[in-house]
Amino acid sequence: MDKELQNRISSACKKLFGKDVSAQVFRPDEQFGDFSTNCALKLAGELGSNPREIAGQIAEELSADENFKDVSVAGPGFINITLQDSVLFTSSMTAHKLEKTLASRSIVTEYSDPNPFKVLHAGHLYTSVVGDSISNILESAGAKVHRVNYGGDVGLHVAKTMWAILEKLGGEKPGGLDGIKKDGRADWLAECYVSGNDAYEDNPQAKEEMAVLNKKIYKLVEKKDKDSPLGKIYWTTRSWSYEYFDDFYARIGISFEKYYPESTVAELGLSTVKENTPGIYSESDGAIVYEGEKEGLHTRVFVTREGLPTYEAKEVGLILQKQKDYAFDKSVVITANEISQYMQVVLKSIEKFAPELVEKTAHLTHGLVKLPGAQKMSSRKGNVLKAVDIIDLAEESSKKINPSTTPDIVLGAIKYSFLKSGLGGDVIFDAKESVSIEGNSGPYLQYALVRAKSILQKAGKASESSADELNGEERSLARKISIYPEVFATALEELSPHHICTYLYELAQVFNRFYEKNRVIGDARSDIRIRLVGAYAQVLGSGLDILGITTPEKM
RNA sequence: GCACCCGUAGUUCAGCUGGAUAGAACGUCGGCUUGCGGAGCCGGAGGUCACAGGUUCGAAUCCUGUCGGGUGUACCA
Repeated sequence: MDKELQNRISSACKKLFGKDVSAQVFRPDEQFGDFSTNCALKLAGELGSNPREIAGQIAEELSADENFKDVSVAGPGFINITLQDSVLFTSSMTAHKLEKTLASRSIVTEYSDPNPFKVLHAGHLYTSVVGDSISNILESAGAKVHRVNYGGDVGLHVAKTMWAILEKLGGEKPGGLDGIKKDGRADWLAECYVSGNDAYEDNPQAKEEMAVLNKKIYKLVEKKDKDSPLGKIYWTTRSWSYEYFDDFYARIGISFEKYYPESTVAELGLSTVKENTPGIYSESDGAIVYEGEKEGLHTRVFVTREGLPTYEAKEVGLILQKQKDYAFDKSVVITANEISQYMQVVLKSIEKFAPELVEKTAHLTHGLVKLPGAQKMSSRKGNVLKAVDIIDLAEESSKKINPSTTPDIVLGAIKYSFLKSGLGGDVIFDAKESVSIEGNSGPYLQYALVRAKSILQKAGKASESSADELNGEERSLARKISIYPEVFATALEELSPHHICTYLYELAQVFNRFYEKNRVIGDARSDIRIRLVGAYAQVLGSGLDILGITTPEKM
């Protein structure tokens, strides 16, 4: 509706003043009307005349439109437009049907990215939730979304862990793995990583052994060696990691189409970089680097002196592999902030031989998850805030309020608290606040939906009568519902679920004001009101779906 | 040092492609109350939008500088 209006206003300006003006149409405070435009202010600047006078002429031209109840000039020269109640009511009835602006487009989203052999920490939970919601947004716009997950199954961290595993097994003795029970495997690997890392830092001999081991692991992965003792240990423990990931994702209700273990893209990355050396990449000190410093970026190593691909080269391989697999129109990658400048170097280098891929790639970054008043954590020291810690904390807090708490409610609380702020900065996870049933929380919105559905069930079916006039609260509700497609469009453009959170909460507030004063069942206006409640429930349900929040039948 | 991100009520955050009196939530103070699901509604107090300049009819929003915080800065990811 906003686009139509924009054209309508532009043509009015053209007709009256013969100028093409970029009329900005926006949603003003409700007291001013349904839409506002500053086109008169823009025109006044160009024409050098009084903005209010120009606004008056445009307003008169617009007021001939039968869809408008009122068109008036306000303030320095804004034109405020109020729609007919019937128009507003009609548009609110279809607000939940989102336009498929990305129909048939192929989009790859990559997020979560945990490393096998390491523990899932709070940040993985956070990016999983955010990535899932962004994927849902794209899907709701009609795109074919491929959700993928990337992680380091080879690399120094694996060598550190493997070194410690070998210590514990007393050498390359795969039989020792049988003694580790299924539900303790993930923790056992995490412990190995920590002790391996300690040895790496404190013990020069261990460090050398790990360098050797690192190369051995690359080789055994390349050859898919599953039979040698070391190969058995590697593939067995690696599969433990992936099982652990799968279990966790299932628990939080998200899923991926594919894992890209680093080893599967390392070769492609390595060969691509080598093919372009010299040229795009260059040799320096025995390593292959990209000289980003010449372009205001950092110079980064892509292939080490040992001939192994670093994160950067693997990332090159990953982007190419995604294109091969999915022929994507757009690729969205979501990672922590610290990756941001590395990625810039990677993309800058790819720009030199495949600029179209870089153009289609969006890299979104986010901050750290922290508890209120918590100090800094480090995965290397093992004192991380784990993903399960967040779930446990939320569950514990939720049970204090409601002993019959369900996983839906706990997850709804966590997801909403992660999604309600924009991406970028650090996130403070306040368990108590997240599960609160009052205020801007997931459970509040879940309850709002359960309640609306319950009202509808009790009310029965409403006849299809239209509404010529609405009272104050009915109108406010219809107005708020009808804005949903515009909010969705913003969330899609910016890939920001938090716009939907803010909107849904405001919507629920508007509904509660309406419901406080207007009887729905058994009133003379019940047909209209039931339909409004229905439209409200559909929009609320649609929004929560996009956030990845499921709602229980009863609360 | 250089690069990138950030600084808005006591707290956690919206608002930032310039627009009308800077909004919520939590906390705090007061009011509604046998309700169609009150997990609600109404109201009060609480702000030098880090600071200083600049651009503009108009700046929390754009530009420059300063201060403060975070991250990165060659063979980890």
